[in-house]
Amino acid sequence: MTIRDVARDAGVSVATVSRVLAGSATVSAELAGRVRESVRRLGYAPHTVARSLASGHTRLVGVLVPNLANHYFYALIKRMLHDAERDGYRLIVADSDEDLVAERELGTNLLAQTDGLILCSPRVPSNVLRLFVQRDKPVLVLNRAIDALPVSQVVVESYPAMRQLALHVADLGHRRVVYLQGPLRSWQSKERWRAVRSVARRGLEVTTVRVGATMAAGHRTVPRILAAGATAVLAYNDLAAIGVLAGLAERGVRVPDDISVTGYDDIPFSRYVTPALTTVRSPQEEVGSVAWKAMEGLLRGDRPGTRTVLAAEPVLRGSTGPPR
Amino acid sequence: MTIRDVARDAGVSVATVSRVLAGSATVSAELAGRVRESVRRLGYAPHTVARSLASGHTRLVGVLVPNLANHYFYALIKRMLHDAERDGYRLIVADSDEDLVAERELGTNLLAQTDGLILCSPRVPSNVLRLFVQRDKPVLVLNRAIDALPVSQVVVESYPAMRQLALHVADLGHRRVVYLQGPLRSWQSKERWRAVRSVARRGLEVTTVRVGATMAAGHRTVPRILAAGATAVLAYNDLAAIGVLAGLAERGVRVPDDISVTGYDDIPFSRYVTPALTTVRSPQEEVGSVAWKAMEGLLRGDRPGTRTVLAAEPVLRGSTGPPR
DNA sequence: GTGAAAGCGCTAACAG
DNA sequence: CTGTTAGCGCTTTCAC
Repeated sequence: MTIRDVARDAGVSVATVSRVLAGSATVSAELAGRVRESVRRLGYAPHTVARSLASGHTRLVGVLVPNLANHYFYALIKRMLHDAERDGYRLIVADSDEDLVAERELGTNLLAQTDGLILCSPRVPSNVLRLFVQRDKPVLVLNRAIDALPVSQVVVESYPAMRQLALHVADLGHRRVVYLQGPLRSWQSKERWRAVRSVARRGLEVTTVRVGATMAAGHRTVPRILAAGATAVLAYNDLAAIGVLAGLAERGVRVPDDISVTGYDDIPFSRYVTPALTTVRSPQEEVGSVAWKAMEGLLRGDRPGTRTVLAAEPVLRGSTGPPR
Repeated sequence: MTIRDVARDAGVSVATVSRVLAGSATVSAELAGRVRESVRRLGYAPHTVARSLASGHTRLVGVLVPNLANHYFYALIKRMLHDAERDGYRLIVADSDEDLVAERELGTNLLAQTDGLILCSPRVPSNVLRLFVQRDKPVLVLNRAIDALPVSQVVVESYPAMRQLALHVADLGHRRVVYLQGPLRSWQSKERWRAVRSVARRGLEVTTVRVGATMAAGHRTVPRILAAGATAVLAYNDLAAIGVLAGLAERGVRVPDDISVTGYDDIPFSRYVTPALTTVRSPQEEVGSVAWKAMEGLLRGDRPGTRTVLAAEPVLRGSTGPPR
């Protein structure tokens, strides 16, 4: 069942069928009707691959995330998936597992078989990003600010919100705090650390502990937090913070009475842990929707290089309070 | 940059280049070497779409999930993504949002543009599944047992584990319990309910409350749980159970002292909530790996219709205890 | 073992 | 407005 069968059935040429299917206005109402009728009756569906080869585009967009185990990306992906679907695009998701080599390979391959690429919090150096951009297909970078390259970006500004959060903790009266620092290669992670440092200069005594992006990693830091004699823990993300919460509860340390805990991201779980987690709400859905809109624009020929900045804001819940 | 450029550069025909790239043994070592050298020097990469059109397969497999917001699917997707990647396949993930019409449409479209389709816990009636199967491409169904169709399946047997869990609660001494029942269309959900019912006949007085697959939905059921005067709540999944845990904590109801709570799935959060959730460990990673293996077999021509059954098992943690 | 050539199913000039 | 036709880049017979 090809376009020729439809053409024969409707008594027109394949070009006409193609035009009707493409919604071209340059077809008489009568022929268009006949074609549509044949399409319906024969149950014809265009062959995506053939269409792609002839037209030069796949209506496929790649999405590369550094780690699919992180819940943060699901809200993002879910939103982009639906918006893309609405515009007739399909997404191919790949996960680099925080591996720079994999990120580079996957990005290259993905770009080769799609019309565009959305890089979520890419970790690769900017010269690798340049490689992607040079392929002359739409590339969109999420949550990383890049000045050296004319690549479109959607970023959530985490510095102000993280700073506010740290100031809030300082205002509550905390002096000795532990900061659980995330991946060094992540721009977001650097920004959050920069914000905490800026407050450290204003009277907060900060001990830094490196932590991975998992609850287990957060959980493992608890002994060090306790050893540091801190009255508050600021985690660079919610996952780590929730791990800490669990570890503290197991040891009978009360939150926030004995120690305050904060996270970052406001993943859905954060409001359902006990006590509910004070964190920063990062507008994941909005990032997803803005990101797809930007990608869709690029696909239609918009000039690349724009940067959209979204704001995050602290969400104060039960896991923070004044020190004893 | 096409295969012709490589052919010209290496001084061979395009057919030879194609053969070398396909790893065909019927090429002399010398020509093969020259071709590989040219490929390397020119930085040639085959055009995926053209290859697909000529060969008739895309090396793309569709994955349809009922709801990407449900954490249950994360580990599953991540695992399938990596295993598929290793075998040179790419996955196109789509989310039907629990909508039967969308599920049908997405399944049809996905199947049209891929080599095969993996349906995760499909909700559509089996006559729709038959439609998919009739397309004569590999179809794999996860977590739903279908007897009427020769379609390959990978299912986790939830009845025995859920029954054990319910018996455990009964053995602890609970008599009045609330069961939070999930989507009626989900086979897994039906199996779990069947298991609880089977124990109800043995002295458990069960009140059923319908609940959605979210923490918020679980949270909302708390007043009804309290009103029912139950000493234990069995939720059909962890998300709902965690919502309940949060709701109980807010009201100062102690778990498990005042009321016991159980979930199902053992999503990563379950061991990090306080108290840690008693649940059933469903081997999501294993499902993912077995599922991809099955799909890969089907793609290579294995006969469809096999059913792989995996076992789940109760995980007893802090959220259950004897009634007061 | 190697090459020539015929498609795969569709789009998009181009001509009428 | 409609039809003819030449590709899109690759795979795969089919001869040699």
